[in-house]
Amino acid sequence: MEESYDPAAVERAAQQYWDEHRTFQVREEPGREKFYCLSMFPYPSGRLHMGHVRNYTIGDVLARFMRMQGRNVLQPMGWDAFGLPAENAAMSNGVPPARWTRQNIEYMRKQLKSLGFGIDWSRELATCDPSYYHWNQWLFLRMLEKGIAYRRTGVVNWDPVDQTVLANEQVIEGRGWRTGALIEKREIPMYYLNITRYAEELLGDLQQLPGWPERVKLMQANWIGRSEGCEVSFPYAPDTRAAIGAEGALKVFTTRVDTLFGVTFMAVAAEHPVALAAAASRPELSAFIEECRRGSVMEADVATQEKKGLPTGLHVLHPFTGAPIEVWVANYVLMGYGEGAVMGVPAHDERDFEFAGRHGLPITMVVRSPSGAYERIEAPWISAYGEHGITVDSGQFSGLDFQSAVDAIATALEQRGLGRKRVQFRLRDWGISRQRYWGCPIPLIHCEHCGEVPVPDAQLPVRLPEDLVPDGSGNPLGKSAAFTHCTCPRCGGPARRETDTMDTFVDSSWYYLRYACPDQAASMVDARTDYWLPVDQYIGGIEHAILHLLYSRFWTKVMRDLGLVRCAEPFTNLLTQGMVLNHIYSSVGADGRRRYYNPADVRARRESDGTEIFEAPGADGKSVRVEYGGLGKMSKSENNGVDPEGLVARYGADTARLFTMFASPPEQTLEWSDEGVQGASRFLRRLWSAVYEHVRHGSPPPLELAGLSAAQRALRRAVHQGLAKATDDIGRRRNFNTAIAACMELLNAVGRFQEDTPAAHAVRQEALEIIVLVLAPIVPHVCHALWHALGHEQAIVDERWPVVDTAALVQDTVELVVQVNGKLRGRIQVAAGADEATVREAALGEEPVSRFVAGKPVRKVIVVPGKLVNIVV
RNA sequence: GCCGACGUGGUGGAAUUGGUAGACACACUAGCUUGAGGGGCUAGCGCCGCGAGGCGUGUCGGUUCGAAUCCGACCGUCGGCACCA
Repeated sequence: MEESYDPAAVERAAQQYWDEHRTFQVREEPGREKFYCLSMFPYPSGRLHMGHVRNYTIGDVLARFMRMQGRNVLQPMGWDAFGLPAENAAMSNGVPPARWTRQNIEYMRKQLKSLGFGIDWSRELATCDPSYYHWNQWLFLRMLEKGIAYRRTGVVNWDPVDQTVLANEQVIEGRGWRTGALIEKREIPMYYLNITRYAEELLGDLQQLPGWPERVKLMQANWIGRSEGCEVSFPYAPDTRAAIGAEGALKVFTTRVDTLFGVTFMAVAAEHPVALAAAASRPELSAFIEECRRGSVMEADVATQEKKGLPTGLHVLHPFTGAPIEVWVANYVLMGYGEGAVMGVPAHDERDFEFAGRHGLPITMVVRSPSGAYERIEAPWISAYGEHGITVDSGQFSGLDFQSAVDAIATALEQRGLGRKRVQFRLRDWGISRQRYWGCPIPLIHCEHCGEVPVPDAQLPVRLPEDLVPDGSGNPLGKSAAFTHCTCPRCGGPARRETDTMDTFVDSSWYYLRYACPDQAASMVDARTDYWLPVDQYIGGIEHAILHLLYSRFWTKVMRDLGLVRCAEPFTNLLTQGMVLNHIYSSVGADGRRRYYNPADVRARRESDGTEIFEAPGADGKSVRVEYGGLGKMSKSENNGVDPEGLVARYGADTARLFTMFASPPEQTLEWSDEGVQGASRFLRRLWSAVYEHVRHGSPPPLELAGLSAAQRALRRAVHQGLAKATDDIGRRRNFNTAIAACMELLNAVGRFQEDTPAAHAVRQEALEIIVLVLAPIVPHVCHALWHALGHEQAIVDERWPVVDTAALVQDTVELVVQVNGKLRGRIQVAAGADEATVREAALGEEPVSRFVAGKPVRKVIVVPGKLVNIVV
């Protein structure tokens, strides 16, 4: 064994061993319990970032831990390889997205390997490979057959200069990011997946996921947004019938049909047919609709924008009183939600209240507060106005509580054919069409005679040409005759291929299934998924808590219904790791633009008056005063990233892994700290020299438990207590930081243990072995070396997790804390099994305690066995 | 705006079921090591107080013998909001 720790040499040797022995290649072993450990696959952006390191280290620790528990562990890796960044890179440097992506994959795979993750690389896949996206297309066609996939129009951001569709992130303050042009909403035909058909099941099955964080399940439940309410039709008044040119009714959905008699106006979305009909004769309305059309499609913008509206001059009739109600166009009503129209009840809905106040609309109170919180409705709004109560001034429905009113009104509406009870979901169908090049082609052909024709299975996959370079002006696929020109599979005539590609969420909705059988050329998945699925542990960022996870759950259920997989839920346990943060430093240059400085380049200095200032080398090499902007997610835009590669080069992979696991528990944010990294490195060096010092004295005799000294017994107790804690921390709690802290305490205890007899040597050997075994999943390379140094032939990766010796935990006496009136006043030592009377007497006799109790009657004594005594006086 | 989380020393964090607040580390201070480079070791380290002791987990209130933990209100920070992945 070398005297000093050389991470580079140690890591090279360990990685070489795992490679040569194909340590992490696994196959199905029907008799053996499996553990499928999956981390969210990365987008191949070019280089690994610390978020990846954190994510994959968590996965690797669990995978290696479960392997030591004897499980058949699958830990695969792949690439979420389609997406917008490849197109952006192509636009700025002219390299085709395919080449850029594949180069990035090569580089990042090397980086992943350098970190020593125990991955079965024989299963690697990339979603841009035709052998993968073939099955996106195949399943899309099955969905089309079952009516799960369908076509309708959808709203997109349209850049009129580039003649192209933009992603939300490409729209900055209403303008295109490249052109600066005002973005319009435009309706275009798109393909949708009918996820709402599964809404009830997606919601209900959340209860079958005890291994998911509550907050994620809650977010999903809110996203699905099941609400029970009532559909109500307001028949068109004659003016509306005339404007539209037909009979009909304005349909709304409401959860508060008990307030139906408080309706004083109706509000419809700008795109609603009634709005469009009214606009024909009203220029100011048509201008307003145009303004709404230019507005953002994002919910956050819609919810925060000023609530504006304009009357249409048209009316609908109240379903019971027949009174005319004016229809308004409002920018807070969205065509995509519900019916694109709402009934306005300003007395009992805050948003309607605000709208009515602004436009001078009447407010009619129709619910009385059961607690008497209000007598009439007046500004400002108080939340009691929106609470359930007893109906008033509601004709035959007056005097009813909420539920009775809803039931009675719904029944009456149904009798008149003007409404019914209905469940409404907030969840909308999943639009998967993207007007982009670097994605999976949608396998359809448009024929003048036959219309929309699916590509026959035998012609799949529809291959994406890989030599195109997007220039920002629309989808290059549309300009590629070689791609678009085809023959109609039905009539054989000339036809045009669909140029839209699929949302990349499609790619990531089933990759975890394909890992079970990546070499299967004849089908999407095969029986091997029955062995490996569901994923036992899924690990990824909290930012995917809703969309990716919901889409994957949906996709799995569709595949189950098609008989392709057996499981209904793909991920049994979910761990959502927090973001990696670092400090942000910036300065505003002479040109008025803000520049960001990497924290590694910033130096802190104290002015003579004690204020702290920060400086960094500027572009010209001269020192620039920079301001501190707090902590933020590591990002390119704020230049506060830490490059994992440099970290590994400087300290080794084990230090990088140890720091990311030690700095905070996995679900919380992780704050970067160079000093913390050095601390991690120092600990590994101390561990190394502790083992070095120990083995220098030769191999110890076998451990004899009889006749150990008190200090030896104390060390063994500490070791087995620490082992029990670390096992629970990793295996159940998934708190790696406290497991590492336990190991640090043990190493400190070993350092304090000074005995030098053969028996002491044996006890120390046991202690060091347990520390090394416990740390092996976290810092596998150094433990690989230390395990051999401790005299073992077998590689530590193939060892079993150590077992707690419960006999070592037994104590003769225990320390109890003594409180007087809940305040800590002393400590006592009592025999482990002492009865309450003994404990009580010992507590009252203890010096500082007796002083606080003296002269006062003892009212109560609470004894918590093994913990504390509280004397109440 | 809506939904979700978080808030504890100078710093990251620990306290797992309501029972010793601050484990473990970082930083800092002092000392040792004649190995002064990002080396090693020892000790100290919540705040106030000479001390006895008092105070202390974002703020205010409540429940309890006992609250960082439970309840209510408020303040602040962060994440998601459907075409970033």
